[in-house]
Amino acid sequence: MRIADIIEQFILSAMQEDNTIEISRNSLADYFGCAPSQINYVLETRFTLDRGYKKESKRGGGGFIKIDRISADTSDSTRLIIESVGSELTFRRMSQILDRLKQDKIVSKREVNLVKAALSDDALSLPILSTEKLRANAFKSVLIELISEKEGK
Amino acid sequence: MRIADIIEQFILSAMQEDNTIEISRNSLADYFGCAPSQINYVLETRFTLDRGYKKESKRGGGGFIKIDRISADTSDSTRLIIESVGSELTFRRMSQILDRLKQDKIVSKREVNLVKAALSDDALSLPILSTEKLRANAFKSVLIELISEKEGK
DNA sequence: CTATAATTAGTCAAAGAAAGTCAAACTTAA
DNA sequence: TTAAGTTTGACTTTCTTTGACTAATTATAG
Repeated sequence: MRIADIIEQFILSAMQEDNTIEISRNSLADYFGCAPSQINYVLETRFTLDRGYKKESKRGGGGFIKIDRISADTSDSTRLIIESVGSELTFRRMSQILDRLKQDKIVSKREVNLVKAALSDDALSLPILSTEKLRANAFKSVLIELISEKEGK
Repeated sequence: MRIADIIEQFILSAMQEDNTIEISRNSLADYFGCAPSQINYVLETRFTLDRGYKKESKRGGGGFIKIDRISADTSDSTRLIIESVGSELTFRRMSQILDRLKQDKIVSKREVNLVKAALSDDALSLPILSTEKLRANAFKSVLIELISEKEGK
């Protein structure tokens, strides 16, 4: 049996209760007698966005890795939409999905506008060389939207 | 638990009343049994302009460190933030800015979480070849966040 | 008054404590 | 017999803690 699968199972059962877990990468690697980077491998291949996991981490003293997930038994429309998005998404199609979520009162008008601002063609314009540049661009788009909202367009 | 975080919490709760506090660096370091420069570290990393804090200090007998919280509540201050963002932005810094906007009631907690989800490192993970792929990834992150919100995380 | 001592806070670099990256080596399944 | 998936370890980056040294301000002795 692969160590990667064993670690995956361990994490899964540990977060079964409340869909969240905070681990220490080194301790976990130590516990399973593997390289610390093995933990990263498990996280990258098993606990992905596509599978409904959110990750967060911090280095240095008191560092950690935190994993959150949407509960496995959630079977509402939003979950279906994730699957339907696939690997590519035009702004037009995203807008349609957002508008529907708005109609269903799952998000507010303001929230729709913020997400549209963050993920517009302009905000995500490529080619961009780094994640930080991309984020700076997209975030400014969000801030401008906030000003617009406030000033009533 | 990090001593830096403990000191941060201490200061935060002490200045909760009227958004200001005056401390003695040495007394505080003494109280927490740490190096005085640890106080500077907390100030430099936690009480930054991005987070809405202004600092002032004086050395010598009767010296002090004064911290003031300044609120961002006009469109103008949002414009200033846009300028300060520059051409690159880490997730950590964006989170600080968003947390501040939240404190000043410019955005809701939900809106903060949606934008963080849309522009997280995972969401914008490069190398990605097209805007559509990028958007698909980022939007899934938003949808997962929506489900989490619904589940009352 | 002035020089010196005492009393603060500031700076910076080194050491320590985590997690992240990446490519080479190894395994396994098709 | 490859191609994809897995494992490992050397190296990097980030965050925290500490302490020696510096700078500014006030208090005091002469």
